[in-house]
This record gives sequence, structure tokens and C-alpha cells, in this order.
Amino acid sequence: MATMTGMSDALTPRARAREQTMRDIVRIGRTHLATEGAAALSLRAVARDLGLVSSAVYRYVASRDELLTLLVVDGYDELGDAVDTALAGVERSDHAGRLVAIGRAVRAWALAEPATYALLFGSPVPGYVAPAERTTGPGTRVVTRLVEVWEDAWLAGVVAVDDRPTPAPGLAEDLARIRRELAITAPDHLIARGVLVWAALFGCVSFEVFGQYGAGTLSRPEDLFEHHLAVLVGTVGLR
Amino acid sequence: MATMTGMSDALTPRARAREQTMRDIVRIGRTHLATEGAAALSLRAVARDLGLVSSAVYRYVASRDELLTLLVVDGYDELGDAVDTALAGVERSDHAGRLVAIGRAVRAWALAEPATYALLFGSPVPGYVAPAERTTGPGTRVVTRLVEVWEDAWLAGVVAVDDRPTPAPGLAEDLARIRRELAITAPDHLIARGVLVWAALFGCVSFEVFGQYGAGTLSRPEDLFEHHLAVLVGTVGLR
DNA sequence: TCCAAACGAGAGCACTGCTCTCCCCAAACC
DNA sequence: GGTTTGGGGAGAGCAGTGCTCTCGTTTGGA
Repeated sequence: MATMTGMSDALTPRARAREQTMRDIVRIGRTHLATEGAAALSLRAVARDLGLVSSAVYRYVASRDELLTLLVVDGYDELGDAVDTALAGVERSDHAGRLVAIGRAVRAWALAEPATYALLFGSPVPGYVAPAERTTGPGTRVVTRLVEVWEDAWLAGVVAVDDRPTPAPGLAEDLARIRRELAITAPDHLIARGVLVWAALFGCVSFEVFGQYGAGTLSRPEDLFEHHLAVLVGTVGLR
Repeated sequence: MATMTGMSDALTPRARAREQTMRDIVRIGRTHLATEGAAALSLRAVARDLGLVSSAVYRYVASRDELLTLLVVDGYDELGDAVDTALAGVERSDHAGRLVAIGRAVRAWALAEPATYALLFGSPVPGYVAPAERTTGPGTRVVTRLVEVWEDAWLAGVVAVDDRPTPAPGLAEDLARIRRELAITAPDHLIARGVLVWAALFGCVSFEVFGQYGAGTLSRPEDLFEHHLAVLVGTVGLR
């Protein structure tokens, strides 16, 4: 509180070194996460790789859970970047193409970083709850992009989907809140289908990453995924 | 190897006591799993609750991983029983009703036993791989029931679904193997859609159990799930 | 120049999984 | 019934973990 209050960003030497150490911790943490997995992520091991004694890293990271939070945020950012990069190559008016691009990007990133994907979308690490104020922002980047697709298509008037089955009346309130919070205009049945496609997309990716299809039963999983994407495009009435 | 070789089942007093202890271990393990989660599952804690010293439980369970395997098998069995019970109340000819019943049963069980559900369908516990020879049997009960639904509907000639998008030619081999292994006759496009519905169903359940929808954003998640089920019924052309 | 803050090291506590040895007693065999 | 054998419990111990506390040292800023 004393000396260097203010807006930081002034880059004092100490802050500079500190940020470098923080980056090193996250970097080493990511490699450990990728090689040994989330439960085997050990602050002591990170400290060893960093050339520090275990207690020293507690100057930077308050607990193992906070290290997990850092990795969660890092993962969401990377996934969000991957999706945005993929979207950059698709015309905004090509709604089906954008949905497919998002799906492919999510799958590709998940297969490349299965441990981080598991940390974000798998079973919660027991005893650990990601602090909402730090993770919801980066955590909603993908679904934000998905919603953009439906909304764009709806505004362009090119959504062709049956409005049956009709969402239950009890859902109206929830859907209205979603519509308000995301500032969209698409009707209830489209929002509900969008949520389904969102969940289905990650369900497909999770099945593949977590090996639920059975070990080695699929010789061409990418073909199956492409087909599923194509069906999902129809589920929200894009073309 | 010495005395009591043979088919067991003869229930010698020792074997009887042993099985009782095994059941106690699984029972206590389940409560710990439910209260503290998979990563916090500790053989020592189970031993304490059992009134034993930690080394004693190693007479029954070779390792912590084996305890996890016991709980995995136990969970698959319970889920399979839940699904079968739900199906018992639906006419075999009511294909849509059977799919909905399976979906509801899976969701209800997952919400009732989130920790076990996470163990089965969430991110794999790091360093632990479920031994296929012990888990694939019980682990395929649900998908077996799902496949039964499509197959029954197909045989009854009541499947009304577009055969587009056409599964990629490269998928033919994989789909043929699935058809052979499960002894079904449904065509490629129906099998592919069935796989999608399977993954989508568990994607929806996982999103809800793992809180991916955002904490407390849905006031009536069951209504949303019902709607998703209704859409998925259409995805495989049931009515 | 001097002080306070930042920082690293080390010891220590309570916990974990797992191994090994010791030993008792009940079950199994004659 | 007596003998033996092995199942099973207890305890110590090793290596690892998260985390805390204390103790010096370094170093940046006033």
C-alpha cells in the first residue's frame, strides 16, 4: 500500500521481475498440466523446475488453487484466441461456415491441449471452484461467438428452422434474461436450439477428448465430427 | 491356491467376511466421493471410517486407483440400473418415449450423484486409466439402450429423418464396424445421427452438472432439458 | 545513505499413497 | 481334537504433497 500505489503499469524493476516470474510459473504449470494432468499439478514441482524452494513460490501464488485459476484463465484465453483466429478467415455473412469454423477450432484446440481442455470443461477439480470474477469473462468468449452467429443469421433473415418443439412456457423468463444480457433479438425457439447446439458441440468434443467413444474405435474421428457439425448447422436452421 | 480352489461361490466364512469388507470399502468410498470428490478420495480416510489402519485396506484394495475402478464400475452399474428402471415403464414401441425416458434417467441420476457422474463422464482422473476389461461392460449399458431405440424404430419403419448431410465416405468403414459389433441394421446416416444424439445428450447433462451454463443462470433447467430432448428426438427422426 | 519492502531459504506440521515387517488367531487340514 | 498355515490387522517408515512461519539477505526507492 505504501510506495508504489497508483495505476501500476509504470513498470518498476521489481514489478517487471515479478511479472516475469509469474509468467514462468504459469508456463511451467502448463507443461506440468499437459504432462501429468491437473491432479498431479504440484506447487513443489513447479518450484523445483523454477529453481526455487517451495515456500518461495507462495510469494507469487497464494495457493495451489490460485495456480489452477491462472491456468484456467490462460486456457480460456488461448481457446478464445484460437476461435477468433479461425473466424477471421470466414465471411461474417457465411453463418454456417462460421459455426463450422468455431466447431473445428474448439475441437482442434481441445485435441492439442487435452489437459487444459479437461480443466476447463471436464469435471471440476474437487475442492476447487474457479472464482467467477476472474474466469467468466474469458470463459464466455466462445459462447459469445456462437450467439453472434445465430443473431447475425436471424437478423439477415436466413434462419430456416421449425419453431417446434415449442420451448416450455416456464422457460420464457430464462430465455428473456439471456436475450437481455446478450442483447440479442432472436426468438425463444432459436435461442433454445442455440443452447442445445452449444452443449452438443462441447459434448462431441468432450467425448472425443475423454475417450468416451471407446479407445481406438474410430479410425476417422474428424469425419464423424464434420458430419455432426453439419447436422448441428441444420439444428439451428443455418445454410 | 491351496485349499479352496474351485468355483468359489461356496461361501467359506473367510470369503464371506471378505466380501462384506469389500462392500463396506465401496460404500464408504462412495460417501467420500460424494462429499469430497474424486481427487480428495483417500484410502487412509476410508480406512479410518472403517476402523482400520491404512495398511490393512491394502489387503483388500491394491491401490487407490483400484478403489477408483471399483467406484467406476459401481457407478456404471447404478446408472445402467436407473436407465433400465426408467425404460421398464415405457412401451417398447414408443421409441420417442424411450429416448426421452433414457435422457431423463441419465440427467436425474447425474444430478443426484454428481461426483460419480464426474468420475465416469468428466475429465479423466490424472494418472488413472480405467481398465477396459472391467469397465467397458457396464460402461456401455446406456449406449446399448440408445442403440436399441434407433434400431427398433428403424425396424418398425417409423424413422423419418433426412439422410443428408451424408456421412463422409471415410466413415463407412467405422460405421460398418459399429453395425457389425452391435448387430444392427440401421443405415449409416441414422447411426451417425445416433452417435451425435448420444454425445449431445451427455453434453447437455455435463453442462448442467458441471455448471457450464453459468452458476444459477437457469431457473428452470429441467424445462430446457426437456426441450433439448424433444429436439434430439427429431434429430434421429423419431416420433 | 538508509530503511522498508520484497524475496528466498529452511524447518516444520499434517496429510497422502504405499511398503515392509511383525504377530495373532481363526480357519483349514489331518 | 490337534497342528499348521495363511489371512489379516497393527505399526513403523519412506517419499511426496500443501501450506505456514521464521529468519536472513537483497534491493529498490525516498
